[in-house]
Amino acid sequence: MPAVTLPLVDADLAGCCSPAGAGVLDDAAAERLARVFKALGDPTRVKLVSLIAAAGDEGACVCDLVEPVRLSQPTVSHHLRQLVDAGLLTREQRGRWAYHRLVDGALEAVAKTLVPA
Amino acid sequence: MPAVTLPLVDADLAGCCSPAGAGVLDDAAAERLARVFKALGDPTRVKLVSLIAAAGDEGACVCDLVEPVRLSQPTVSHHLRQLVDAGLLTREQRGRWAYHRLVDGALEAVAKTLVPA
DNA sequence: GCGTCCCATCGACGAATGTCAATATGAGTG
DNA sequence: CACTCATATTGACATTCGTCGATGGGACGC
Repeated sequence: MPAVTLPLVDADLAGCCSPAGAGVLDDAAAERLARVFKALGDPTRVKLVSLIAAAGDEGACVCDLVEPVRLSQPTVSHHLRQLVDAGLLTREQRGRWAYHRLVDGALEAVAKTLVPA
Repeated sequence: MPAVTLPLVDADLAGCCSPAGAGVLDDAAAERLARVFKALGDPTRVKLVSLIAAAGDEGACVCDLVEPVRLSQPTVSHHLRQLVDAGLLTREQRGRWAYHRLVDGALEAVAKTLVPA
């Protein structure tokens, strides 16, 4: 597995039609959309996205995220993996730290998914 | 239970700060946001939202939604309830049919949640 | 090399979720 | 009233999910 990918959001999510707003939305598109929303469908992951967004271009290492979220390190790692798999985050290994950043335009792509115009 | 409510989206989601974009986002806000995203985190529900959005102001009754989704009627009813509880849909009983419509501005509020500006 | 630090993976556990068949409710029709 | 139709609720089931402790695996410092 490539570990640093953006499989859904950039691939089809932005390019296609306006899904939730109109135009019946075929099964494959619904599946892709739901996968991204499911990644955001957990309070811990929402908070992680928020924290990482606040970190900006420098990114945030896992060690900075464990304490604010108040969960074990394996659990945080697990959630981060889901967000990376959903195409919302990138993971970059720098030294012994793993820095996570928001994928450029990922959240905007999801937002465009909801409002047609 | 009031059955026709919009508990999350209009209440705090739109009024507050820009959550996922910046500003560390406290636990309660993360919880509210995640609940809406979780409601959209299933392909069937995404498709239901799409179908109902396409129906426009007239709304769509459950009988119109069972066939395109290819699931049993109780399952569709269950999914619709989740979407109503999340504040994305309204349910209005007209005659013996239950018509569902998009809550005005609900999807837009969720979108604004993702893109700060 | 050895030990330490940061992180990922594994295995397990209870809890939540999606689905259905069966049944209940409630509105319209005869 | 009985009967039908559209929908909601219940109870059950397998699957998925969130969480943890334990372990593994590189990267750095001694």
